[in-house]
Amino acid sequence: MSKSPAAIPNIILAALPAREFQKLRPALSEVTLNFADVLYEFGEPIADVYFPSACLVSLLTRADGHVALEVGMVGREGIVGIPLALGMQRSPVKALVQGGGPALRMKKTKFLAALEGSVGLKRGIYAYIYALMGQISQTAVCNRFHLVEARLARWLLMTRDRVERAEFRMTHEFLSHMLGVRREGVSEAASAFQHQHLIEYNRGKIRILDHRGLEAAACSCYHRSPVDKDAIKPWRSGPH
Amino acid sequence: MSKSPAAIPNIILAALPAREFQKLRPALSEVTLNFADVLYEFGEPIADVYFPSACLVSLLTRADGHVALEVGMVGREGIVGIPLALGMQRSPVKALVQGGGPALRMKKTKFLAALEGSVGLKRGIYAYIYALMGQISQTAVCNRFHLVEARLARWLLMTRDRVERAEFRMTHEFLSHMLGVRREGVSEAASAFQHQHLIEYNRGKIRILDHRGLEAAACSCYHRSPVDKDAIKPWRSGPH
DNA sequence: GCGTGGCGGTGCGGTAGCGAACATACAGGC
DNA sequence: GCCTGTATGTTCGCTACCGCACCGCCACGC
Repeated sequence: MSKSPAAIPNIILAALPAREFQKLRPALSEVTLNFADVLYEFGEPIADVYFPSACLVSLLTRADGHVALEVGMVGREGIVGIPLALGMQRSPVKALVQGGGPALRMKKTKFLAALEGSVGLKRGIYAYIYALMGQISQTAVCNRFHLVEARLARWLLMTRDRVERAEFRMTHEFLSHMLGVRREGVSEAASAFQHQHLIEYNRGKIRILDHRGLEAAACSCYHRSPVDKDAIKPWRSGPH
Repeated sequence: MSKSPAAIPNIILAALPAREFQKLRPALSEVTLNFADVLYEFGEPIADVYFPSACLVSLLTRADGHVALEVGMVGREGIVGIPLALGMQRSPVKALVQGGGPALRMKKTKFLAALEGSVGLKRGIYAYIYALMGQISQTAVCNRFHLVEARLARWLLMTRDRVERAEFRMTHEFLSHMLGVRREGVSEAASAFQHQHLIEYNRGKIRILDHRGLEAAACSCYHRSPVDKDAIKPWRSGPH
């Protein structure tokens, strides 16, 4: 299951100068994250950070009376364990693996040392924190204003972009918690998409059939939370 | 209008060791932020950062078809201009002054230099970024699940805590943009509160009469976005 | 004093999503 | 083959909120 060391699908790591990456390499271990793994619980200490390669981790906030609400999504464009980079020990959110796949793991102490020793890593991670704050804000807007159908389409597309597969495990029930709506609402929206041949699903498996069609059904928020790191440049280097 | 230099109502600055603060002092200028000032526009470069003393700055995200949506609120517990501390040049959000009052301003270049020269400042700001991410997430949950009345109560209380006054300028119209609802919805909720003698208002001025009563009307989110910096300790040092 | 614009009160029909209840159907263990 | 648990389909009344329209009222400028 392990990728060749030469291929570094995680964007933050791939952006490092070769020499800096070589210094980090011994501290990284290749692991496979499995569907439904909980990397951190609400308010619990963070033992390791993860650089996803081709998997998806959801960041969830607690909401009384509800199971949870997804506020962010981390794939190969990011890192899980941001609080450590901000000098904090505990995760304010629950980190749940939604799409299994390979990731690189680093122990907390080694990560803190690596941050001090690698300017490139620090820059990459801070830039990602910036992007993630934007993503969380965008998700807040989306959850407030957009219809369930549009949000579902956005979620499916964002997931696909991060796991880099068109099919993934996901029940309507679970999705309803991510989107903060009822299970029935998800079923109705998903059913509509299936009739339009945009997706197909069955007992906990969903497959995207028509990527373009889904994009048309999604709200504009989708285009504002890209995986591609270059896409955040408009905020950095110009109003395009 | 300017406070005595000895009193540093901004919590991040007040937490600095005296020697570190003295080093920063020359780079800080005392300013008064006025109601409706726009500190940063969406995606625009950041020229200065601000340490609010007793004023309130709203962080707004764009939402097509709507004026804006508030995702965060900065008072004396924080700093406006976080992207600079993350190595980014532009603000992803609009920063709007909701409550006028004193603040300390620092030029971008001096701030970047200060960050390098003051470990305490860096720690304080990163801890604040952590807290702000929590606040944004909490606001996302709140906007999704809670009724307009509860959200209005929360907003009023959070504002009061930050401007440290019971009365402030604010029209229903403006509030509706902050909360992401219609103006009429705000009017109805505010009217209900006025009948209960929790607040009183008139033509763009709102005064809180019964703080406790408002707390009872607010959702639990209020207690999860405190001004008091110590309050974020549960995430840092233990599950209480 | 008079107009004008900003602020807030109120009522209307319409609807997305809620909560609950119930039906169907497939999968996997035994 | 049967049983049980999990996943999904469907319906129903309800309500918070929307979008719209219109009103009265006060403050301020001329």
